[in-house]
Amino acid sequence: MTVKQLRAFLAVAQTLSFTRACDRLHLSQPALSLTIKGLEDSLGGPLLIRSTRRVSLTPEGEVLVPLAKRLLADWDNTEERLRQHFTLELGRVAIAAMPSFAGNLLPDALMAFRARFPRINVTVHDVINEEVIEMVRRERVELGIAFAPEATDGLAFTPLFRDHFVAVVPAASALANETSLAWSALLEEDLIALQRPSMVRRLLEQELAAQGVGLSVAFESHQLATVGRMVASGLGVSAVPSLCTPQMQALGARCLPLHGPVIAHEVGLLSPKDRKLSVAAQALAEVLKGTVSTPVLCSE
Amino acid sequence: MTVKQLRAFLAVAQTLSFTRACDRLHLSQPALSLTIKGLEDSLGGPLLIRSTRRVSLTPEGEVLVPLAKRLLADWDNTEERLRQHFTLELGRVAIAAMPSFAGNLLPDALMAFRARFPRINVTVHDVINEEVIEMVRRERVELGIAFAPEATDGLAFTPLFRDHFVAVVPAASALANETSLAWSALLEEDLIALQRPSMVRRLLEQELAAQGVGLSVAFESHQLATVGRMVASGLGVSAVPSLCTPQMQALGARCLPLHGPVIAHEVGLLSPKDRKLSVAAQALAEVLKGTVSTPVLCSE
DNA sequence: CACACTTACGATATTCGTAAGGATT
DNA sequence: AATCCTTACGAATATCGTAAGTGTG
Repeated sequence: MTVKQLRAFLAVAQTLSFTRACDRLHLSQPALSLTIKGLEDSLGGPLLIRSTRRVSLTPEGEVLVPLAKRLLADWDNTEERLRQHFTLELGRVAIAAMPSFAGNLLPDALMAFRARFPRINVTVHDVINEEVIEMVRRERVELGIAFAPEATDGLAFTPLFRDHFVAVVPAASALANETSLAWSALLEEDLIALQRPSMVRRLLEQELAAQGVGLSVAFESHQLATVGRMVASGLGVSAVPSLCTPQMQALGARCLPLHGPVIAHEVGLLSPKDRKLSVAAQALAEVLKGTVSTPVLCSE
Repeated sequence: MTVKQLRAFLAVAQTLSFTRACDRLHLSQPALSLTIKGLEDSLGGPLLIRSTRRVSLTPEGEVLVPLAKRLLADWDNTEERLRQHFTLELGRVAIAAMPSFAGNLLPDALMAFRARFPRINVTVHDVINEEVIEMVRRERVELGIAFAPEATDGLAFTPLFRDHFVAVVPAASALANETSLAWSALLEEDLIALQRPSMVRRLLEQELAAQGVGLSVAFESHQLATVGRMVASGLGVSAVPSLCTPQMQALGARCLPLHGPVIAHEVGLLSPKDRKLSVAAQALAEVLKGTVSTPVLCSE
């Protein structure tokens, strides 16, 4: 039994005429006749009664009609859905992004993506940097957005931009009036930092240690938002990746470029190296590359 | 998208190898390769990733796998079910039979039918003779069992046997000792008959009137069983089609052959003339012809 | 006799399998 | 070097459309 045969049968059953069914099927009468015969042979008995003048259904044919309808509807529906996955009319992407990115640059990118592909569902996992890498590696998500990982075994990393640490100071502070700040000046203040498991914290410590500078942290939190509020309320200062600037300023803190040692890291897209991305994920990656191309509003 | 293509895809997706899928599909590698390519072209994108050493699925391929499974399962299931309708492994027949037949000869016939075709559902409509004809004409049932109808417009009648009226007398009566009875002797007793809408009553009156004999009915009922009980309890005698003999005797009455005017009518199968019977109905008709061939246990 | 489906048949397309090619482990 | 998929090509098969045939109203 083939799709063509079933479609032919249904056309005849619905029009009760080979001739009329031919128009619908774009087929000649003899071809249709043979097609129906083939179906009947494959099923083991007659489905239609041809009385030269009128076509009618055998009881078995009557049984088949509703079954054939359902089967073909399912068939066409599935075919169409699959096709939509390739034409980006429909789909689903799961991504993971580190909180600093998910909370600052990602929303605009998703807005742009949704404008172009309104029926593609995007699931965002807002998890810490290490877990982003882990989720990509385990193929829980198709794409990850994180700092460049040290070990790239089985992972492909595409840089989006180079992120610099910026100073975060209270708006009311005297420092807020400067146009830029030296690391040495910043570190004289009470420092508020993210807690240990954080990648941002690790990068900060590593880089400063390499410069021979020790960190003395006055306050800690594991949430970026909390750090921002702490700074805003005058508790101290902080240093965060520049991509957090919008969030920090929204919380009432001021961000300033830092000079002295340049502490910067690549932020980019992670994907499994061997695995192919879905069309939808590819499109999302493209949109991310586009919207995130020059996001840094603090100078070097 | 064709059935063959989908089957091929699923085989590759499940074995993750073209070579192994070939065995299952009884197809050469190149042919399979082309088939998959055809499917991918028709859907608009790649479903499988061939890395010469290992085959894996694209995300779109992953989406298709469960859909394809369902689609093919439905497909095969439908095909098998339809085929079973032709091989009599599965099916449904609706028939209508007049009460005298439904209650006496039909059960044994259905027993024989069920023994041969255990999975064919038979729906019996136990209705009066006229309604049997009506149900066949309106195609509410595929087969009817009734007396030969006068108007056979659009109906095909196949005789099963010729039924004679037999006398029904109380077992306790003196008549019960006779081996046969004359109509004239029977009609001297109080007569119990079916009520007017009944075909049995009509046949009786018509035939006797043709012989110049008038009927004087003492008691009436519209149920054969009641007539039987009335006779059994000594209220009077009756005359019923011979096919009711088993029922009458079960109710405690005695049946005797009648001589004098022979009152007989054809009992047979009714079916729509133009309409084709289902394979199941044909089989049932055959079984009925077989089991009912010589049912008359009262002589002529 | 006209309409509607079937059968016959030659032409065209598809599909298949064998053989050769290419890439990866 | 061996394995596995793809491409190439000739052969077999299937399908199609035109033309002729058949039966019914």
